[in-house]
Amino acid sequence: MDVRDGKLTHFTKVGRATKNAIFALHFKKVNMTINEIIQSAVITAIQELYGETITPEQATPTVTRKEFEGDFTIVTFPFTRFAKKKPGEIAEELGAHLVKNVQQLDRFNVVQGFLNLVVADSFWTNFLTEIADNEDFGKQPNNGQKVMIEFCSPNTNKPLHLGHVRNILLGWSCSQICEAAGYEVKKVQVINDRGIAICKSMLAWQKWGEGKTPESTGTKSDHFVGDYYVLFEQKFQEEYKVWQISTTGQAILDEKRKPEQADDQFFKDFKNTYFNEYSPLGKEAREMLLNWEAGDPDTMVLWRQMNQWVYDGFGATYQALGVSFDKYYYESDTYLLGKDIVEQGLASGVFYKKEDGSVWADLTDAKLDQKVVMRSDGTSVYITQDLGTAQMRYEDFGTEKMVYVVADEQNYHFQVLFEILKRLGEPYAAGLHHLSYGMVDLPSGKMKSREGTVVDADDLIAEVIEEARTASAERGELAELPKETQDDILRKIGLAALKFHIIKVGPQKRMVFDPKESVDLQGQTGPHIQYAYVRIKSVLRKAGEKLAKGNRQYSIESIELEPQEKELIAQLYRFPVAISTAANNYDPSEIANYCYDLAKAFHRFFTDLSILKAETEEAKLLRLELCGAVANVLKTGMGLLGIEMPERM
RNA sequence: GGCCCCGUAGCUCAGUGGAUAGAGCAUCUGCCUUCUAAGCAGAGGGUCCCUGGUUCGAAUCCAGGCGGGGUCACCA
Repeated sequence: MDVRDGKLTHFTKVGRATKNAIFALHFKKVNMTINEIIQSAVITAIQELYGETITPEQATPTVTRKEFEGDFTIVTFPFTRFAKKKPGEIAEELGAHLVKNVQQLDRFNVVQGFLNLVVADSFWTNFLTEIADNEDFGKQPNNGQKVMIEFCSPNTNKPLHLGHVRNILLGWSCSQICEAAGYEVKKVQVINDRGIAICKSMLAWQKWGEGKTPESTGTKSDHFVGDYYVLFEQKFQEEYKVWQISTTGQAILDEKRKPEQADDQFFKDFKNTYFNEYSPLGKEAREMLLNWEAGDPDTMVLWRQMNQWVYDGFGATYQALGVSFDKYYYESDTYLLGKDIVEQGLASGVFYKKEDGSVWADLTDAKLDQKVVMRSDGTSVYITQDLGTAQMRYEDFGTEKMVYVVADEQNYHFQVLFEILKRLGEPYAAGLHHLSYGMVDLPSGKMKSREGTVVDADDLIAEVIEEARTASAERGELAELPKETQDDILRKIGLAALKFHIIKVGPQKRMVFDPKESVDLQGQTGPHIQYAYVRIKSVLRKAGEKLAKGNRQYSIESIELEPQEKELIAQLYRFPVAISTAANNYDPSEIANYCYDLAKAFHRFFTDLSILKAETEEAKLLRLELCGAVANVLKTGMGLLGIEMPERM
């Protein structure tokens, strides 16, 4: 029997003979979860007891709160309507019926209208033996569907920062989660490698670079390019300041300043206009863009060189973060796409043309606005390109689902994009999803590149690893290991701290990133979870391989579980559900919270009960098997978040 | 102003129709001659933004406010 799909098969194992014939009536399949077994039994029981047919939803068991005895709880208040009895009475009758008819249920108790059901220990131990040696427990088999996930998608004029890190971690863990849920995943990004921004870096390097290179200056190559972008901004600001006090500048000020506007505020607002209409540097940059669009050979050489430096630098950061992509889409290739879609849309009446030649989509009946999809001069806008790339990607991969990991400032854009694709009748339109996430703030406020308050990705990674090094040195646990092994462990710990700190927050929420907290190693953190794994590995090493694997001598039917053991097993049982939920909602924080809960349950178990010196040999074997299963799930679960587990720490 | 997102302990966050709302950090108290104390146990700390509504039952759903953020370009 294959348990990889997360549905368990205890029927066949423990024998489904006499008591539960009712299941055969309602469910043909044998691999139901305990939740489903209880659910169907409740439906049957209510039918038999009160002659009422209830929905599966009304019969859904919830996890019993820990202050009461029991594993699952049925709320009987909704049944009073037809049962004509008090909730407590219904619970008693229902409980008796369920325990009589469901073999996996051992006993029940009633508190108010809450029916608490106790699942037999043998159910849990059976489950444990089924999954103990399955390192892939929780992962589901291929479901034949494909999903494409777009994430990161940087500009090529400056290095990656904290905002990209959140995006990358979300996108990467979503990819891993979808894969675990049975999808074939294609990870892609679209790189904004063209436009005025990269021209600024190019121009600055050409004018003031003196032929320097990343190699000659010993600078990481994407930072090298970013430095010239900053240099351009500096030179431009100097030029602008001089202009502001010039005769021309003052004349413009007098002419255009609104009465309520202060002088410096006016010049701040006027900056873009100055760049486009007055600035000599701006003129040069725009000329460079025109040269690029014309395919001027010298400009192309420079452009390729600058971008290559950036890609080399990005590559190093991706590697440090442990992420990779299946395909890169470059805007220099795609920025002209979408015109054929516009033609199609015009023909089918989804779009209409205004007198000036511009093409529009009227989405007002979908509570969206009118949206231009082609300028009057026939050139594409941002959304035209997205229309084109969506189609291109579908042709490339045939993915039923496409997920865009993009910050929430673009919510409206994606609403419009998806609505248009729907109206165009694209076959993949129903599978489009914008994984929108909140911006990352610092305790000091918003990140602003112009004010130099941006947290650089490479700096951040280096910092968390250094912090792990300091903390480790105090503990001294790693001192005797080879330096290479130590470095590997410290890298895993530091990155776990950083990644978990970001992923544990639900995507939708704007988050405050405190660098001090991101390097915390205690409490609700990545290293806390790694530590549970390390403790297990240490015990298993001491127990020896023979005891750790196979060789289970204990009798499943007779063993009595301690509460800490049962809690751990029940937690393991929820893992497949956590993966499905995370995949369906595109929400990695679901997995992060699951892993933390499991690690917490393990630490409690580890503190309260002795493994190697258990009271009986049977208990020892069961606990070792439990340890192994917890280690597998922690490793798989954290792996879904892109977090590696060390063997020692 | 229209639309969208967020509002839960001092701070960072879980919880989205069920029982007395939970973790971590910070503060305080215990627990290492016993499997790694990056751990465990306990204490204090709450107007779940406000007001109304639906429901046997609301932090959760609905309406209206308040506060914060985003967005409303022939920019990307």
